[in-house]
Amino acid sequence: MEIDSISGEGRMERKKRELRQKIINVAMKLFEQQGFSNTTMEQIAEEADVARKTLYNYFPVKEAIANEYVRGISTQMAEEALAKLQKLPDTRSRLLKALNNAYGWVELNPELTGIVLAYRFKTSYYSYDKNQDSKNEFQERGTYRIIAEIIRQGQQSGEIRSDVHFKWLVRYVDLLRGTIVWEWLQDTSSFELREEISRMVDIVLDGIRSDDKRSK
Amino acid sequence: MEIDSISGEGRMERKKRELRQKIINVAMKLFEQQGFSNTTMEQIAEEADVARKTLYNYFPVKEAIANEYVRGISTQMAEEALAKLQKLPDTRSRLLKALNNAYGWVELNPELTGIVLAYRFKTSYYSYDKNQDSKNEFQERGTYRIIAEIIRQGQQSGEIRSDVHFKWLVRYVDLLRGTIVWEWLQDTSSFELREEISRMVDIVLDGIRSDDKRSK
DNA sequence: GCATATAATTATACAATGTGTAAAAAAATT
DNA sequence: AATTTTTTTACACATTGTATAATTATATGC
Repeated sequence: MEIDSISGEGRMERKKRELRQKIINVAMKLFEQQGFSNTTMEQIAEEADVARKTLYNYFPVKEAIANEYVRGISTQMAEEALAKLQKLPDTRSRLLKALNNAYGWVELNPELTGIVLAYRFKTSYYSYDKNQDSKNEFQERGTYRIIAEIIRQGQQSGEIRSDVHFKWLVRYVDLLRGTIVWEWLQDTSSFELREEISRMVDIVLDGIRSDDKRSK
Repeated sequence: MEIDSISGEGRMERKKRELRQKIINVAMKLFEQQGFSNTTMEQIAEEADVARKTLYNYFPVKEAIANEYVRGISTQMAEEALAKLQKLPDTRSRLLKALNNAYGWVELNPELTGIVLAYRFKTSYYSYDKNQDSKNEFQERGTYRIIAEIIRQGQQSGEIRSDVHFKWLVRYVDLLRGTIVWEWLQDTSSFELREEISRMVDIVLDGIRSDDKRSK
């Protein structure tokens, strides 16, 4: 079955990948033109020239299309960012840099960000329906990947405590980041995004206890 | 309009409240008998003897019914718990006690817990559709209310840092708690719920930095 | 009490979602 | 070239959620 696993990929696999990409492109074009909620799966199928059912074979819900598109961008940005992060001196600066990095895009694409954030929470929280994504969603991609790398590095260097599995630490940071971004999207004038993120990083690093009450 | 705002409430308001409750009761009964996803809004409307549209006037989606039911229980438990918490000596013990408190119920009702958790994230994260709940959802009810009380108290006593708005602190704790519970629901054998919660409380209180690297 | 305004419920219709089934088409395997 | 496997498709279906306008129930002013 998996003959051309590395070199080529077989006509079938290639066609599937191409169609998948075509769907994403078509859908994103429609979303841009008419807005996300005004675009139906029917339209997307029509425009991509496949049966509606086929579209559903590729993406079980509309949000999944947007998600995959954003994930692509995010993964790409992550790779570029990772290299630069090595030069920074400590975990705090790396975290701040990494988290702040993505906001330019977020600010330009608030609606899409909202949709994708919502979808990710939904699938990661509501996977009584187990599609293959649900578990991998929070896996090592995009911002999650960067955070994971930073935490891992922090644990190796002894900067971050090692008595908690890094999986949890990463999840926490990613989740809190998501919450802040979302809150900000709701009302962009209510607070300064970067400021709040910075405060969050402080909390995660140092905890919420008053300094003067700290043991030692 | 609001004549009987305190004593009675007017026939109309009373009837609405009664019908609302009836719907919840009927729905919960059906959920128990046939499972959540096997129960349709049609059935619920039928059984409650109202038009489907009326049902939708009360609850825009099925999950909202389960949510309101759980919120009732949760609010009730919260009130009982709050009194006892005062006796505990510090924030850590109060947080642990409060968070651990609800798990008996969670363990007995994993499916419902999952549905409600998912719904809350969805509505709090995906409120491009603004129903009245979306903003109040995370307001002072249930576990959220307890956490808020504990944090508030901690800030007053100087135990918790006051340079961050308590709204965020509460949200963080509540969110992290939700995540852990969810993860645990996915595979109840993968870790000890109370242990992980305890670790999370430690992190929130003291941060993720290694003790030996801590300033001061 | 009666008339009138207000609000809730209803029947009806509709667009859209998401799924199941079985047949057709395409690709891979022998 | 014949086969097996996979994918796409057409079709049908139950369900969701919303919009509209008619009907009914409740509240309010007289």
